[in-house]
Amino acid sequence: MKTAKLERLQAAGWKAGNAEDFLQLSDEEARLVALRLSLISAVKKSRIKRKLSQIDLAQRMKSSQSRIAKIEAGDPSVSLDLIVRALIASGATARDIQAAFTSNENSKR
Amino acid sequence: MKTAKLERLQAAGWKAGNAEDFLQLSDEEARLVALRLSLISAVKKSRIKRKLSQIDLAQRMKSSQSRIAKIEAGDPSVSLDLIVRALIASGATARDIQAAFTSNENSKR
DNA sequence: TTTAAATATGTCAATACTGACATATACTCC
DNA sequence: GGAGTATATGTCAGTATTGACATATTTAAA
Repeated sequence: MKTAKLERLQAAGWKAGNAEDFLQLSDEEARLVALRLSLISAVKKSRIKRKLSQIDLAQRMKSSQSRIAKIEAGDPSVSLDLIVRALIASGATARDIQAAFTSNENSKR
Repeated sequence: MKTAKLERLQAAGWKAGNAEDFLQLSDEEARLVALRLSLISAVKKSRIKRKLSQIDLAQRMKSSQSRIAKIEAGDPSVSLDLIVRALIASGATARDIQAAFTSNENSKR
């Protein structure tokens, strides 16, 4: 996938703006990446807020601790599906999810 | 959730079986399915609004007409990632995406 | 009805994602 | 320091999702 490269760069500390310019991401790609970042952030926030360990969350959604770590690290091997499932399983409310979908850079335009 | 919606889901192969099976979905699963439905509906709405054929949209996102048809039919082989990419590629604004959430049963809770 | 465009359905080889596991590193406490 | 707990990283075989293709069905306009 094309966003894989960007996500690796971001994991290495790149900021979205820099990477976007450098890789000349299309607006669509940039929006998708921004959305992913927003959801990832929401997952971690929701998990911590409910005092769940990564193991706790993994058990809730029948995944594994390492997967949860990869979700939160923005690992490119993680799908949007898994991120959203984690968000739901973490106890995030519909309002939380909606906020994650609509906040941040993704809401430009 | 309404019966018509259930039937559409079943027709699309979501759960081999009857409505009871579907209704036994965990709350998390149900929320994920509801979210998918909202986004799918938004994709079609956005595509039509912008007068794009499925082929047009497919070309925009470098997918295929059959994939777009499967997205809009709620085919279980379609990932959330692809749905969201279609939504973005169709020209949906962040406001449109938000609308997909604010309306619909998904926003309960 | 006939024709053409749009949409739907089925299949499949290639690729992407998965949980599980091992293991490493980080963070609290004492 | 050490012991215990949480998080991070790497790997991989099994499974899910992909675009492409063929083809069927629906829709719309003459």
